[in-house]
Amino acid sequence: MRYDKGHKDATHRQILETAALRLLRDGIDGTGIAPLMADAGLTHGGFYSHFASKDALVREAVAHTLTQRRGKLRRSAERADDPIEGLIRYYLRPIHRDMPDKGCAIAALSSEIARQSETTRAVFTEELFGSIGVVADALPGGDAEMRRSTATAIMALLAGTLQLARVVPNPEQSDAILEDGIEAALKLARGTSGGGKVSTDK
Amino acid sequence: MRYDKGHKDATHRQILETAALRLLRDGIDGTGIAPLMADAGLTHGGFYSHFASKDALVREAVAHTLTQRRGKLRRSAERADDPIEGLIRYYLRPIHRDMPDKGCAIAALSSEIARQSETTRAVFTEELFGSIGVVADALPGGDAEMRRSTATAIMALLAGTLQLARVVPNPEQSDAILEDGIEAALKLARGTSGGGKVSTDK
DNA sequence: TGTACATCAGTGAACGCGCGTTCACTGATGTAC
DNA sequence: TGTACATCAGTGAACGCGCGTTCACTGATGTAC
Repeated sequence: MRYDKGHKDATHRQILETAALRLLRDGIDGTGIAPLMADAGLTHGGFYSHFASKDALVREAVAHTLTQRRGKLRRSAERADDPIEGLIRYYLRPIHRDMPDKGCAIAALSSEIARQSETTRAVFTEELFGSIGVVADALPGGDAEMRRSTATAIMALLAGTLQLARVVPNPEQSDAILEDGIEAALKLARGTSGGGKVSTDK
Repeated sequence: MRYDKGHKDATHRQILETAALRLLRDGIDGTGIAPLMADAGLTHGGFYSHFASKDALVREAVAHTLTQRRGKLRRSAERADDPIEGLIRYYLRPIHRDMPDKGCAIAALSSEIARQSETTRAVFTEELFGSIGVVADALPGGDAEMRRSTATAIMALLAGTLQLARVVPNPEQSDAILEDGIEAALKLARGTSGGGKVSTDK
C-alpha cells in the first residue's frame, strides 16, 4: 500500500476536526465540502471515500466535537472548589463567546440541527443528553431526577445566553448578558432564596 | 399609474411577511429569493425594486416579525392572572415548538444572526432588548435593573429551551424539556427558595 | 371626449458562481513469483 | 535479488443545479392637450 497502516484513519480524523471547526464557525449551510477539504490539506474528490454524504459528515463531526468538549466541561467542574460554579463560569467566559469554532456545538448549531433529518437530530440528542449529564453530575444534593431537570434547564440557559451574547455587537452589553446568565444559572443550581446578587469575578 | 396608490406598499409588506415565515422555518441560508417571491405570488426579478439586497430583506423581515411577536408576548402576560407565568407558559407551549414559522425569531435565528454583518446584528439586538423589556415588565417587584437582569436570563432560558426541544425527536423527551424550562423560568422569575416542584398544567 | 405619451410595478431571460456529488485516473507501495 | 502486477488513498475535471443579482422589456393606467 501507498500509505502507512492507519494513514486513512488519521486523515479521517483530520477531516473530522477541520469540519468541526468550520461547522461551529460558519454553520452547516455555510460549510462547503471543497473549502473544507482544502483546509484539511486534501482535494475535494477524496471526500466520498471517507463519508457517504455531507449529512453523514455533519453527524460524525458534531458527535466528535460534542464528545470531546464534554470532557472539557467535566474537567472544568472537577478542578473547581464549587463544581457547578466552575462549570458555569467556564462555559460563559467571554473567550467562549468570541471563539465559537473552539466552543460548544449546542450553542453554535442547535437551531440549524433542528432543521436536519431525524437521524442527525437523534445523534445530536444523544450527545446533548450526555452533556446534560455532566451538568447534573456537577450539581449538589437532591435526587437524580430533580438534578437532571435542573441540569436540562441550566444547559438551555447556558447555550441561550452564549447565543444572545454572540448576537449583541456592543462588548459591554454582551458582557452584561454573560453576567446575567452566570447569576441566573447559579441561582438555578443552588435553588437559593431571595434575589440577592451573587458574587461575580469581574 | 398601473396600480392603486399604496399597492407597492402592500406588496412590500406581503414579501416581508412571506419572508419572515420562510426565514423562521428554513433559516437565512435556506431561504432563496426566487422561491420566496414565488410564494408571495410574484417573480424574482421584482425583488430588487423592494429591497437593496437579501441582507436588507433579512434585516427588515426579522425586525418586522420580532416587533409583531413582541406584541403577542406582551398580551400573553397581560391576560394572565400571573403575568410572568402566563408569558412563560405561552412561550414554552408545545405548539410553539412545533410551528417555528409562526414563532419567535430569537429561538429560530439567533445562532445564524450571530454570523451576520454587524448592521444586521445591531438591528436584531434592538429588537431583542425590546423583547427582554416585555419580560421585565411582566416580572413582579424589585428594582428596574434587577428585573432587567432576570428578564435577560429568562429570555435566554426560554429561547434555549425551545431550541433544545426542537432538536429532540422523541415527543415525550421533548415535552419534558419544555416542562423543565417552565419550572426553571418560574423559579428565576419568583426568586423562590427551595427546590420544590412548581405546579404544572399537564 | 379622444388621442398620444409618460410612468413604473412587475416580468423573465441571463450572468457568474459555488454547491454536492461522480468518476476515470495517478502513482507509490506491498506482494507474488 | 529482480521484475510484474494488484492495491487503494488521493486527484481533479466534469455534471446539473440553485443561488443572488442585473437588466431590457411589458403593459395597464394616469395625465396632457
